[in-house]
Amino acid sequence: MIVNKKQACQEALVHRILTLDIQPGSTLDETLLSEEYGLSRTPLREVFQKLAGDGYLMLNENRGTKVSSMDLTSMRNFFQSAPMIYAAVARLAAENAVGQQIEDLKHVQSLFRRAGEESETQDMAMHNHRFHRIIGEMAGNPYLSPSLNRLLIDHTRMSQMFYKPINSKERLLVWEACDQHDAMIEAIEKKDPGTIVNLTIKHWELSRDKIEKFVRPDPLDVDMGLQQAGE
Amino acid sequence: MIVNKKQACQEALVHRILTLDIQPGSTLDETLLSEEYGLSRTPLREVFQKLAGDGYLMLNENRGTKVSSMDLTSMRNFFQSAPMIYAAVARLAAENAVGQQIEDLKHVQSLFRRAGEESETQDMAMHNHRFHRIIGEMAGNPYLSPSLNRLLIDHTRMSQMFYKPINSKERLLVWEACDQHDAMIEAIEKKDPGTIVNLTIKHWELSRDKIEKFVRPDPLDVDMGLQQAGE
DNA sequence: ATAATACAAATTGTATACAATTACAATACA
DNA sequence: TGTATTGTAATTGTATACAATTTGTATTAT
Repeated sequence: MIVNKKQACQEALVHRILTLDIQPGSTLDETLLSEEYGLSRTPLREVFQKLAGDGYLMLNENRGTKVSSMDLTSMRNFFQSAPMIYAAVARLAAENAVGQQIEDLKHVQSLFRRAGEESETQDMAMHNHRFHRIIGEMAGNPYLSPSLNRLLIDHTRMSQMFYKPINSKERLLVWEACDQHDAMIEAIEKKDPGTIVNLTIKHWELSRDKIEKFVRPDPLDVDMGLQQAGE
Repeated sequence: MIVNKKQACQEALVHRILTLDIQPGSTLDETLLSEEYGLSRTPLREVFQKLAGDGYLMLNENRGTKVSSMDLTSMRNFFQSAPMIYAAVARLAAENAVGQQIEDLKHVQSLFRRAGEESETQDMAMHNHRFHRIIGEMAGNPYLSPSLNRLLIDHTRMSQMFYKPINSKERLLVWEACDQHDAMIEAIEKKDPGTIVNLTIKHWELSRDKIEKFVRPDPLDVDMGLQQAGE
């Protein structure tokens, strides 16, 4: 079996970045990684350039390569542009999707559902990522896809955080998201742009609320610390 | 004076691509260009990777790098997504622009107007390109800017074609576009998102009509070829 | 004459040595 | 004690030699 070491390295890095195995903002060591993936520095640097172009990494002249950070500004920009891009891409996907792509989407969705059933949160996030990238491919618009893909990078990295602790209440939300995926597939098959845009907005709002809930959880009872003293 | 050869090479290539000096779809010769810009192939290839990431070039494994093509599909996708992205970016620009950026924008606009007065069509296209990129920078949304910048690449390349032959009727359209730029600057200074979105749509429609007119010119008189024979 | 094959040339990809730059630590100085 | 300064180590950038792949051409067989 012939494998392309360079491509394997690239995919491995993408996976490690999306799963937060390599944290946002952390520096990548050329020498270390080139040894780890059995490449010399030249092709590894080309991988870096490619991943930087896709928005995974940031190259800083003479001072190394960092994983794209996720600070407050990024989050604000993310929430500002995600719904518009997601909706636009979904509409185009419904208009332009071809058979093979729909098959791929169904397959990834089945993997996503299974990961949900088995509470494999990391797999869930990755299959979800792939699901939405396929929708991007269906849209087939090279002017929009770079924006979509950048949004998905950060969306997936965020979801790694909030998928983790699943209580029974939150578990219901997972099934809801999963069912939305199914409905989206159906709308794409029927080439129904109106429906998929609505579904996409709902899907976005579900995810957004989940993120918001994670960032701003229910506050602790203000009396908590006072009970003993006050009682 | 210290110059960064690599960066100079990159900027030169961008300029040559945007001005159609290197045509869409044409292949780039690594050896030739590395000699031309006094670099070895390694850093030149890194420039290629960067420009490919920005949408100027396409890298094909083991079969060279080509300038991004502009075929019928690209055009369709372009017209489909440009208004949405332009409008969204303009709105964010009005909301987020800072003083220095507004100064830069005014300066580029003065260069654009002068180029128009002197009918330097190539300069016009390039200053116009810079004008709209600055608006992209003002928006400061890293999720949208890659889409905007890709649109601008192809928009500028198209405008190289249709700016060229300026008759007195078309000249008026140039002044109209120029005045729209001024109005846009004003709206940005006033932080007036509503106005700039409207202006941007109008500006887009003007440009779109111009492209359409170029692609589908007034047809020749159908009797032209028959006059002699029929008379 | 056409198609298939083999060989040569050109092009692209990778490894490695070397140069340039930055980061860090030790020392000198205020 | 705190701040410059210098030298050294580590990291990043570039050139070049070499390997792999593709492209073009000539030769052979059908």
